[in-house]
Amino acid sequence: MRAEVLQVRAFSRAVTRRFGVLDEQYLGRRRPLAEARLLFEVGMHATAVRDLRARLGLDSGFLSRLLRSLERQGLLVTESARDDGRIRVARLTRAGRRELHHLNALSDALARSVLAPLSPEQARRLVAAMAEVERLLCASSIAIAPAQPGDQDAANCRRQYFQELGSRFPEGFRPTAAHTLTLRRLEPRAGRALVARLAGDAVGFGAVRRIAPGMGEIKHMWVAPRVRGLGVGRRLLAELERAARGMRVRVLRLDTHASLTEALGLYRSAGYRKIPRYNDNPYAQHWFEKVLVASVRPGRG
Amino acid sequence: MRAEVLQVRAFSRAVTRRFGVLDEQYLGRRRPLAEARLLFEVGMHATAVRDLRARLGLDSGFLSRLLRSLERQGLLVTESARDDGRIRVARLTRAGRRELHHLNALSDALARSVLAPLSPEQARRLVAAMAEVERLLCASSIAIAPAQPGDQDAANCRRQYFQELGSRFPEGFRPTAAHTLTLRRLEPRAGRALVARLAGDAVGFGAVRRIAPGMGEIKHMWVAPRVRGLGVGRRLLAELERAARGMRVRVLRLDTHASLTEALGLYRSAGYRKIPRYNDNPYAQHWFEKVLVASVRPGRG
DNA sequence: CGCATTCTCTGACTATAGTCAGAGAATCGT
DNA sequence: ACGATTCTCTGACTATAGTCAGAGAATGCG
Repeated sequence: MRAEVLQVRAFSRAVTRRFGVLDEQYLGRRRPLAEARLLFEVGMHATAVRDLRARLGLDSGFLSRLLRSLERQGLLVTESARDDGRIRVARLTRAGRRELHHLNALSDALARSVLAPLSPEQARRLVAAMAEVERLLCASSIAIAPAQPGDQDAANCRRQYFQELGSRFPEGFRPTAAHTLTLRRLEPRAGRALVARLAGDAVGFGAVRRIAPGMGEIKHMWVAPRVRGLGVGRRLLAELERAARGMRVRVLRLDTHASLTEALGLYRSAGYRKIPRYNDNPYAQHWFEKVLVASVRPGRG
Repeated sequence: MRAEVLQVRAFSRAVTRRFGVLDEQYLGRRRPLAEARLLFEVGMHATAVRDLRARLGLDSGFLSRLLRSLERQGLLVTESARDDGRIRVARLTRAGRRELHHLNALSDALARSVLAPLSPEQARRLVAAMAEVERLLCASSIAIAPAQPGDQDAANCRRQYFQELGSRFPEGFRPTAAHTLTLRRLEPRAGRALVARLAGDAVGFGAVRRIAPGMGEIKHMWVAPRVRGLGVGRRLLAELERAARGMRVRVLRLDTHASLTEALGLYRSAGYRKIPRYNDNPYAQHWFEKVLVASVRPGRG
């Protein structure tokens, strides 16, 4: 563990030094770095100011000033959104798009300057290692937390989940009230809903509810396609089990459709055993159960 | 190439975001980041202010102010160097060392927070990929440039080279004037000396000199132990060949000792062929030659 | 309708990270 | 010995990156 921690630190130092310095040299030469980043973030299509604020994590006053500055330079314009007059939308002008292209070219040059001194074989290996680091840092940035009641993102995850069921079940899918959980129905002590977030975006969802004394049920496990294969499902499931234990649940059940092969694999490898049908869900072909035991390993996230 | 460049850019964005934000959250909470970095850089033993300036790349006025600030906080003291009264040396006080330990602990926590959400297998792979990226970024940061006449670092490289020969040759080594190049002897048009630098430190050296019309000789190729295996020797050699071509040299020769196995391997794989003894160097057992042809690939360094 | 909330903006302020010119002390080179 | 150079420091200045409070317009909700 110690050696791993030291490697992470050495990596962080090496990379932020190299790229931080280059960023300033390449991108920040002509204008403040914050303005350059904002140009990147607005990008080619109109973007709401509130989204910019969320994505860049900036103070609203500061962002507003940056927008005014770019506006004065003729690089972008802002206008009110059609459907909501409070929201302002920023859009690059022709000159702004040209400037963005220029920044992109600089950014490419920066990347090339990193690859250039290397042999083709070294460059290939560097790129592969970078992809791996990026993928795993993404996995590590995903935080799992309880869904707040009335959480729009959580509701949105459920919607995407249902849509996906509809497209994957050969027979189609139409959610029935009986098998659909609302967050409200879980409150206050009937269950728990968790949301996985990546940089503010909800990228995973899962819920557990009590269905009998000492017995719980996992519902609506879903992971956004773009973060599949990063272990988010496994982490969500582990956290739901932790929550279930906290609710004095000893046995967890769940049902699933035969076409959801990744889910079937996850449940099996997480220790769930097939049991006979225990409910009347018309879309389920498999039913699982796991007896929870006191966990040795503490929760991780 | 395009895909590789995009991967490098995506990586840079992901990593600087993740670690930049964390750095500020963890290390910069109690004091300006520049001060924290300075504490790290001074470290456990006394360090000359000029070295701090070089390593951190700071303006002398700014650094001086940072030092005064840390001095006021009782974290370090500065005093004049014994052998040179102009040079000031900074050293952490007891309180400064405590603070450094604290910063180290925070830095460790930061690293752990990256690893914590991952499965053991994912963590293992992340650390391995980080090590690879760090290694190759280090390789890519090494710049090869002509040695300025009177360059202390270049002279120092030659000294280390001789020391290493002394420790590796079974018969020992004592440089003879006849086979030792000084930079001055290469000036102005008799040859060229190149230095490889990593963040200001000289980590490699090599020279080429004209020994007959159309004929050159590679001398004093040396790569610092800490950057071996990164392809620096190969790059140095390629650049020396480029320089030789620029000097209208068509045939390059070199001699080497039987115990320098890496060098022998490098010369062979770079297209050098064994030839009979062409000089009276008492320490040489192998002589090589390469006929230079117009290079298809442009220089890369 | 009217009150609470959301969203953006402005003004006033602060902290951080420098840059630049020049002074003063020490040392180097000849 | 002495002029050039090196090294550090101070004072004065600027740019960047914010923070915070509050105003004003638009919308949501009962």
